[in-house]
Amino acid sequence: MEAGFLLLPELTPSGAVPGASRPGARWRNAAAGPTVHVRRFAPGGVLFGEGDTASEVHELTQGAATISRRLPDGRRQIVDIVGPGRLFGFTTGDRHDCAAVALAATVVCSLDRRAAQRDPRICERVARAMTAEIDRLRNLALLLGCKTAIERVASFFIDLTGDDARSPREILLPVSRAEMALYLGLTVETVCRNITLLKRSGLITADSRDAFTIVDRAALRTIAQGKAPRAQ
Amino acid sequence: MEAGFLLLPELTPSGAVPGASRPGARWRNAAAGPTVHVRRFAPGGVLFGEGDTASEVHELTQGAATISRRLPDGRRQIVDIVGPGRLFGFTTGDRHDCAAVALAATVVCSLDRRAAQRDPRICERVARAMTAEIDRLRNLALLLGCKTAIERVASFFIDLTGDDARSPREILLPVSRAEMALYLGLTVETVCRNITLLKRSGLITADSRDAFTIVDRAALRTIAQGKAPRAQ
DNA sequence: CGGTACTTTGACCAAATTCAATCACTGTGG
DNA sequence: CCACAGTGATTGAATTTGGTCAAAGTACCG
Repeated sequence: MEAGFLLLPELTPSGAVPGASRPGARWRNAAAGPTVHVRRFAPGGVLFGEGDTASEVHELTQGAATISRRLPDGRRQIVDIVGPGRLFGFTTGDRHDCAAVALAATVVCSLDRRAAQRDPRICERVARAMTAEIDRLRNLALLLGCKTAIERVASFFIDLTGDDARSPREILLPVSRAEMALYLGLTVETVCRNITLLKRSGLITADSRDAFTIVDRAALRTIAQGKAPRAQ
Repeated sequence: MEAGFLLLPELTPSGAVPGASRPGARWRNAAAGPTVHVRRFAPGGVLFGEGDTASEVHELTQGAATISRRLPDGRRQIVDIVGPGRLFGFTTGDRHDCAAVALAATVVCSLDRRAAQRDPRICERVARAMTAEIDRLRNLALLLGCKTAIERVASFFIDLTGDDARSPREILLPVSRAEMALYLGLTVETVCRNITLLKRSGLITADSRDAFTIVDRAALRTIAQGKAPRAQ
């Protein structure tokens, strides 16, 4: 499958896409015709920065990236963690108000906004991606505005795996503790302490630094939803 | 001007709309044809609740409303405060994941989603409203994740008036202290204390309980953006 | 091995919450 | 017209959660 087809809605319902193309390759979209631009990024690579011109819609096809916004004095909030199959790069004006940074080796497909607007199927997919983003951001606001530290950390684990009956028990964190802290509105130390608490209470086990197993999903969810007694 | 026309993009570029129509009136949109439903709400009235079916796009034409999300144990986060001219009610599925509650006497125009999707001008306006909402939510996440109490309160005043050179100096708060707290992720007491601090340092003056005048906008902005020394 | 970066833990501190009391404004009934 | 109840706002004191600073500990990579 060609990476250039990714922005077509019917080809990426769930997002998992193997293989990739040359850096900077351009592909003709067979059905709709718009030209797609493919780029690769190393970990830490900047997909776009705050203030960059925003003329494209992006799809992340491999890897992961953080979307973050900064205060003038350097404080930063990660507002989204983007995985494969996700559309991103929405902004009001023609400039990005957020920075997107690769967490791992990452492949991004980009399509000119105007071209995207001419294809109704892409338009519809973009609209769905935007409502999903609004939903995620509202959940983040709820987490940042209401939840305690342990609830935030538990939420992170639950959100990362999904919370279906057959969600995987194994988690591989795509981010460092520092980035987790930046997303959860906490400090690295507080994140650490609360991961330790979850381990000590037997809800999760640590298989390695970044790999965990969920032992008691129900209890974890109870904490994440804020129904449990609070503790640091 | 008929309220039923409001969902047409060219008639509400900036949003201020005088006059209104009978409760429950239905109007035929002359240009596009979709049927618009107009409703009125008293202060505290529920425009929609969490879990309600979401089949319409709404425009608030008069008054104001809060959009909030709840945790199972009752904790609540206001994720948006909607004023005249604003579109709202976006959601991923066919159910609202937020509640919308009127802050004052409020008039809402609603249009069926499917009908809206058929009109490209409405589609475009909805798309712009969604990116604007994403932008606001990212700013809220930055506020909730990074800012101190005084910075949050200062941000609230700045955001409410806009921050142009000729923004009004007078503010009439559309919300109680409790709702301000719910939006800013603080308690009522902390909001009070910090309003008092701003008054005492001469950045604002209180004309009445809900009416303030901005005396030193530059200093207020400096605090709001997080460039100033911190204090409770 | 050795060094570097990330993680974890501990002790202490500070900002914000909690709990409690008082104040101010509004509307009601005498 | 005034007393009073009720609601929301404000202030104060004590407490607590999470942050800050500092010191190990651990994994990773040359």
